[in-house]
Amino acid sequence: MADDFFHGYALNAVDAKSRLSIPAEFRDAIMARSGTKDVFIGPAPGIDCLLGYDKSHAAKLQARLDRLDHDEDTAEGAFKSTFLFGSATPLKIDEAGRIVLTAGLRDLGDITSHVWFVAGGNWFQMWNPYRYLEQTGIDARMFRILRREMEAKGLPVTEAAR
Amino acid sequence: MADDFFHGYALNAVDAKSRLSIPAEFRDAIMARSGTKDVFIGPAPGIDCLLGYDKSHAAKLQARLDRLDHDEDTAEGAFKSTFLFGSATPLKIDEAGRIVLTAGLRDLGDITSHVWFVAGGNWFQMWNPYRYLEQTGIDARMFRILRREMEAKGLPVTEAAR
DNA sequence: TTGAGGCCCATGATATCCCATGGTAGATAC
DNA sequence: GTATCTACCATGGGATATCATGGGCCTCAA
Repeated sequence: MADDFFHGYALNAVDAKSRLSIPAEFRDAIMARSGTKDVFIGPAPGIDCLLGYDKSHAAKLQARLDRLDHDEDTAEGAFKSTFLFGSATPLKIDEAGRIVLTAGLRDLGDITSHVWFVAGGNWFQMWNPYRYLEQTGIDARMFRILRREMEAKGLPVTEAAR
Repeated sequence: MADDFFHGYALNAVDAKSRLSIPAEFRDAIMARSGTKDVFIGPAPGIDCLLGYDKSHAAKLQARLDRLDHDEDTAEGAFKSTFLFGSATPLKIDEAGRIVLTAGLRDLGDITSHVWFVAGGNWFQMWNPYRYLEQTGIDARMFRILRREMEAKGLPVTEAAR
């Protein structure tokens, strides 16, 4: 902890109001990295999950878009912008450490009752745990860890990938 | 929130008096970016929707047009300028967070009963939702989000692009 | 007088805030 | 080493504020 990177994992529940606890370690990292309690959640290009990051990483994405700004009056450039800004959402972490997922984010990430958080250094992924178990190319140890977490929370593990 | 960009999306209704709520998050962004409650709405060059922006972005458009000034004595350049500025309209957001669309803007954007707002960072688009569904070059995930919004508001979705 | 636009208020739905609770891990004492 | 304490964390529920939207009235112009 306290080294300004996202580390670790967690399996947290989404309640009836779409509220979701951000893992405490991730919250600490967000504060340390950005000085804010804001978290950005958006699509993960080419991967079937959501991507979470703090303001400092968002600024990098935005800078990349500003370089495309001269294209903004082409339809293609505009749609790129609307996808990034339209589907990514800045959310504020409340006093209890939770965010409220929008319906659009739940749809984007195929989020149902639980979210599987996996750290990636400068960002973290948010998965529907069952989608994660369907992925190939993931270290078998991560599968075992997730399956243990799922069992601990009473989530049926439908005998997925070994 | 609170990062001075337009983020997210919304599907809002136009009432019998042509009144339209600007999404609360967009209003906040307009205030944060420009310090005013004015919103500029005009044509989106090359795209079949309206473009909304605040005063600070209007200044950028003006500067970009100034750079094209040497074209002003060609018919093409002059028409482009008059189109961009002649048909763009500054509107004031009222206490309830609404604007009143002019007949010209409704015509320009083919706006009927609902407006689909999509953020693009420094600006946002305003679509007739059915026109949006007809566009190509939009990420399929945005289609899904809009279609869910339309269903939630009881708008018939005429089995458009998957 | 009639119609359009501006202003104010009403309302239902939704999101936001605040406090409560049980569980867990780490610390402390024995 | 084991039992107890304590602090924090994830989660739930109820109260409250905000939002999108509809409707009425007043004014001004034709």
